[in-house]
Amino acid sequence: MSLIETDDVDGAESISLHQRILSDIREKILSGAWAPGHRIPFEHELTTEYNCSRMTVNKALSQLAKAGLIERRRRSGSFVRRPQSQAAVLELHDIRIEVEALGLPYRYERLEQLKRRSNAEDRALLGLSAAGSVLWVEGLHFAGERPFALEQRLINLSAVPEAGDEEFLEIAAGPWLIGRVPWSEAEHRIRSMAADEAIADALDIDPRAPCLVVERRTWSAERPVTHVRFIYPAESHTLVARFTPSQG
Amino acid sequence: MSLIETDDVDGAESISLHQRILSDIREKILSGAWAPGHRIPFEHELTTEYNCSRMTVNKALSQLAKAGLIERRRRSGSFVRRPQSQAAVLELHDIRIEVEALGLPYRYERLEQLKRRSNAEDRALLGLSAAGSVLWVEGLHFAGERPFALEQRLINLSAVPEAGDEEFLEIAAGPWLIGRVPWSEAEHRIRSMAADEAIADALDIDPRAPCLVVERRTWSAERPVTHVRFIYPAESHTLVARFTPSQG
DNA sequence: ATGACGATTATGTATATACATATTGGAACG
DNA sequence: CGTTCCAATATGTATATACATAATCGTCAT
Repeated sequence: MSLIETDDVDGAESISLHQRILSDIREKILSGAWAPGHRIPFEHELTTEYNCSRMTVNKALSQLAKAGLIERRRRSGSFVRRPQSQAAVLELHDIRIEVEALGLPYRYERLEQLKRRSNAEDRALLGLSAAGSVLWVEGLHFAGERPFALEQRLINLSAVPEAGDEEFLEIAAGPWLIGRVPWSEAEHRIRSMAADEAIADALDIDPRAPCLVVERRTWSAERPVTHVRFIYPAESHTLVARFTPSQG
Repeated sequence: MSLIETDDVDGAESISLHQRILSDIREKILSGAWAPGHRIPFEHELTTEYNCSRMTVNKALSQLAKAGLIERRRRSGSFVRRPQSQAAVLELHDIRIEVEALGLPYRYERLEQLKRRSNAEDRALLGLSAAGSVLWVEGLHFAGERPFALEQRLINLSAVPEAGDEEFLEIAAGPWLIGRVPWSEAEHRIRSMAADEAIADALDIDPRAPCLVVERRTWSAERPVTHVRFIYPAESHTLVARFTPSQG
């Protein structure tokens, strides 16, 4: 409300006008009232409809355009776009949080840790061009008494030398790295795999049982930081991704 | 540019000032120069640094805040946030596009189609409360001669009655639905599973071989539209998700 | 008919200004 | 010494205005 005349004295939640315009239009689009291709009112029309300045309307429309809901064309107006990219937001929680959300006690146990000069495979996984030291850590996440996930991690010690002095005995390297290294990019690969002998043994499942594998590579300012592979027994884990076209 | 004095006569790409401020600050954060917790300059300081009005600076900072890179506190200033939500953008392409990207000929073949009154399982999958007609379609996506994915789909005919008149013989229901129904929300579940007899037979793989299962539920304006399950043989498919903290 | 050109129009980006709001820090007071 | 309260301050949101830019439409001459 602030300094504009308060002639909209209705329900009057303290929502900014800008927010109201935004959600009004979004609602019209998502409900299908304004189908793809439909020309939405010109800025100056919305200006009179909402009794506000063009700047306010413009800000809302620009935001909708940036979110991909509408397309703006000079001299022609703004048009509803059809949702095209099948992109979903995938949340990859911290495993501890995930386990505790299930109401089970969480525990981490390190299996193996090794500092070594990077071999060709390490460099391929991390995306490194030159040789250098890496840290290899393998550990198990437990939910109660049952193994929940096996973690195999490679850390680029040229990027995070301090990690070389750590013993990841009871806390996983993930939480340690987050908060210490500002990461700028990550890539995930998700696939299905049959457990081999070693994995089946660690996770206490049958050999050849299906597993969900999530691999993540992380960069910080162009430099590879870590490559981690989480292996979940099929029964224990489902990834959930949700998507709403606009996240304004 | 425009009406401000053009004393920045350097390289002068036609990038708006607002964009420049935005990417400058983003760069400082992502490179680690400004670590999490760091207080970034006040708006009035940036105003003199970039020689522009507070509105311009404010717009850039608000955008960074909305993207989750910084946190703004009244009277205290703006601070670099530590990346916390492990959210990734997952692109789920159209299967045809995916196959053709591999350079293989794409083909779809319908296996089974059935119109029926929804049973309890159907309603659970679709998230329906009341009974009604549903359409069940099962089909196979081929890459060359090999089965690429098995599709099992349930369509809520109360939401999309026209689908009841379609025969999804050679085009999958997915592409047909998109463009016809404006969908407002979708949920994905990704998991690993061992193929049972029927699936192994359809996909021409060994029984008990691991598969990647992607399930998607779609809503249009609060109403469930469809539930689809894609089953990929483990070798044929990896989902890739990429994430950069800011998508300004 | 057709093509060039200028007027018109809608959006894009910036300005200066105004007032609201939340929070902090310190002064005044019990 | 602690508590209350006020002033200062940084951000939040809106205004009116100005000029730039791109695209379209109609006019006019060829």
